[in-house]
Amino acid sequence: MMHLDVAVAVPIQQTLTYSLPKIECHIEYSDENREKYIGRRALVALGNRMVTGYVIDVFVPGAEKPKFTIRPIVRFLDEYSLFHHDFTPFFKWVSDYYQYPIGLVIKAALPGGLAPKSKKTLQLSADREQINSVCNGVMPPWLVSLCDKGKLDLLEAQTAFDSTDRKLLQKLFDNEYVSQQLVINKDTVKEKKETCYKLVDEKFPLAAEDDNSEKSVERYRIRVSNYLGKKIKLSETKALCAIFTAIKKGGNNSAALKDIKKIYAGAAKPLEALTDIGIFSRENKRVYRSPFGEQLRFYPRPERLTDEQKSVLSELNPAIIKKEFEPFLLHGVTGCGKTEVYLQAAELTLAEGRDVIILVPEIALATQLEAHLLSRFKDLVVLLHSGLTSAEKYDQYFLALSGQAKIVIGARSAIFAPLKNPGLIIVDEEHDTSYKQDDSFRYHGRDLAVLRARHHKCVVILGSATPSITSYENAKAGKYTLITMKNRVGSSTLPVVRLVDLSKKQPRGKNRSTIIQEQLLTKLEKTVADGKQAVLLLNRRGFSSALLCRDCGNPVQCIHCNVSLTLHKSKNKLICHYCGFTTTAETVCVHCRGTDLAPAGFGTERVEEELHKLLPDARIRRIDSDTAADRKKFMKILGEMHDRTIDILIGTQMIAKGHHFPYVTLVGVVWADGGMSMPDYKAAERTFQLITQVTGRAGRGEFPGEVIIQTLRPEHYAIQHAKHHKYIEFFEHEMSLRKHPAFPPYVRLVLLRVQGKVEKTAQESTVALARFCRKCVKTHDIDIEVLGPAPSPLDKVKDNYRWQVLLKGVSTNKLHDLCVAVRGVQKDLLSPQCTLAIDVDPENMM
DNA sequence: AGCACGCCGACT
DNA sequence: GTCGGCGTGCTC
Repeated sequence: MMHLDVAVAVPIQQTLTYSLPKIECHIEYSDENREKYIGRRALVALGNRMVTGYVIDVFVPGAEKPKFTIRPIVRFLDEYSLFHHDFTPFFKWVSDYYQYPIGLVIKAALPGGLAPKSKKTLQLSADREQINSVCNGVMPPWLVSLCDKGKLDLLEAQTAFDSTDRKLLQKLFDNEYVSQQLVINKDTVKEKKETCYKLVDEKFPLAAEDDNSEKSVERYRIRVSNYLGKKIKLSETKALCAIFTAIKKGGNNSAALKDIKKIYAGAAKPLEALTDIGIFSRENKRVYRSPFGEQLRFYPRPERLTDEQKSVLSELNPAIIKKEFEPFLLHGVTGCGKTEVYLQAAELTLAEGRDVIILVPEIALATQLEAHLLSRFKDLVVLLHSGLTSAEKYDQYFLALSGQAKIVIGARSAIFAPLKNPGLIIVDEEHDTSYKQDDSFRYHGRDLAVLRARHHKCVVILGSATPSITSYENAKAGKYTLITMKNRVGSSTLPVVRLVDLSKKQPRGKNRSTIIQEQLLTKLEKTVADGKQAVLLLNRRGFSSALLCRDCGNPVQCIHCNVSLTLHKSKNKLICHYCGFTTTAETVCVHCRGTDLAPAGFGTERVEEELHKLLPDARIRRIDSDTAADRKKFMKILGEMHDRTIDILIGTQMIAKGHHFPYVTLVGVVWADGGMSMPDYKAAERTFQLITQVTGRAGRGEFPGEVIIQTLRPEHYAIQHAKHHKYIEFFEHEMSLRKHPAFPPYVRLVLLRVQGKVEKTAQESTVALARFCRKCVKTHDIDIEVLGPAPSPLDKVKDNYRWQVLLKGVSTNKLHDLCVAVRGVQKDLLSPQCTLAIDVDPENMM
């Protein structure tokens, strides 16, 4: 007898117990069986529907009778585990820490499209006449659709039902004209198989090398005919030539029919005939769809390492060999050659028989790190990130699961990569905010990397030129081993940084632009004239950040969110950057019906337009999440940048991350303090990081770089320290500010956010929530500070009113316990129309 | 989440 | 009275 502990893919906290399906119920418990079953997906009954569950434990039921009837699993959805059995403690910990249902944690960890569930469907079993007799000839739209297609998704139809619809459906049920069924949808991704032919007759004469002339083919035909003792057809000869060409190209003594057909389209039939007489064997081979479409650049192994790289590796290598948990913080200036350190550490890890996970920020994936890894490790590398199709993700996941791949590089979610035995986890640009997922399952990829490293007893390297304040503090406190790299590789030095004070009016007449000050403009002109390249950063997309009514002064707002709409001039649209709401730019003020609307503030699109006017001959391109949504386009622009067919690249922060353009000598920051007005304790940290990162893009080749930073607050410590490349000074200053009022790393934060369609209930629920938290803290004398209730800085998004309570505490455990308590009474505190999101270690407080 | 159960108002 | 509105609570 065996019972299974199943985490179902629905938002419930507990795991549920199921028994084996009837056909397998005789299977007895053994440790081997336990490991075999853990990690498999199962279709399970839940109430009166079916959902996907994940087996996370297997046990022999105790003598005590359970309080509920245990139902059997409907069926297993896989023959093998989708994650290793010793991975479950990790999932449990993550679920508990982030207060997120374990079934949904596992669902998020697996590639998408693998969580089928039942759907209620209506099935037609009568003809039109019978239906008409019931509804008296008047068919509502859903019934028309049901009659046309024979079946209908009930849940979809029901949303538009009124009482007459319900009565009609009941009547149809009663007459047995329509029946209800549970239909289980299938996985949306499947293994891809390809027909391949393999040469089995080893003595078979091979086709002539690279000679497809008629004469040669005819000679070969005679050779084969002699060998077989019978005359073969011309088509067979051609097919043979094609398959040998294909085999030569692909290697491995076999070739895919698809590839053979590319050479000779009529190959299928003759190959069948040749297979029948035993020359070839046919197999249905699994193929892995590859996301490495574009040919990436090849990076050869450098001939020698710098002294700094050598000394860093001499610290890392013993740790990798020791196979113990050891976290490192690698603080290295931009361009210091971290990549080579990563590669050689990975190499050693592989040599030690262990696997490697490398996390990179979401948008920086198209960088050289990917190309470097492929150059060095070829098909041992798989890629996992959101830009892949679901089929590609699925195949990459299975390459890692099967052990064929040893290195996974990917964004945040790659921390769940199913590698059996990681010996090294690298988090590149560890400070990057994209490591924190900002909706539903709010986990931090970097934090999980450290946790997973502990789980596998392995080395974790957090690398950055601008470590997060928290990580640096951890290093200082001795939790991480700090490694510093101070010098750039080769002759390049850190660029000179100049500040331009935007608050000072430039001399009149001389000024050609309000956005690009004269100093920056002349430098741009010179850079382009010299045949070098420039990068311009502005962390705001669109044309203007708002459209103001000249009559009443009000901005045009999103109808779903309490934010100004951004003008996108190229599309002639006003777009909400929070919900995507789009409307035409030819609109009127909702307050006074005024039509005189003026753009205020500026974004990358406006900079682009202005530059086109100022430098009409320069080749200017813009890159931001509008243009980079398409990965191909993004890659194309990066390629053009490398080929130097672009003079000036304008972009949001995504251009600041990880790219290496040797001909970029000028970097301009259009408005450096733009992010600092936000009510967010991390605003200064982000500004410092952004400026430092973008500064690092300049002068990476043999030419010295220069940076111009336009700012309204040139004296601000974040900008001053970034200007002088002083990380440690910035760190000290920032730490002193975070002490009072306390912010991380002095305390940990948990943000409780209540959302609801009705403003009043959202507010009242939050008030009740805060009251409960205060009461808890007081009666149990817990050292937690409760801030709020307060409306969120963005108090309305997607028609949801948002209120929040912020918890501050030194002890993770106590914060966690309070969260558990909150969740326990959530139903009593919140109005049912409101939802509560618990954000542990929030990165974004908006 | 999604579904059933159960308790109150406005209709035959 | 009852039909159907939605609040409440459970799912092995």
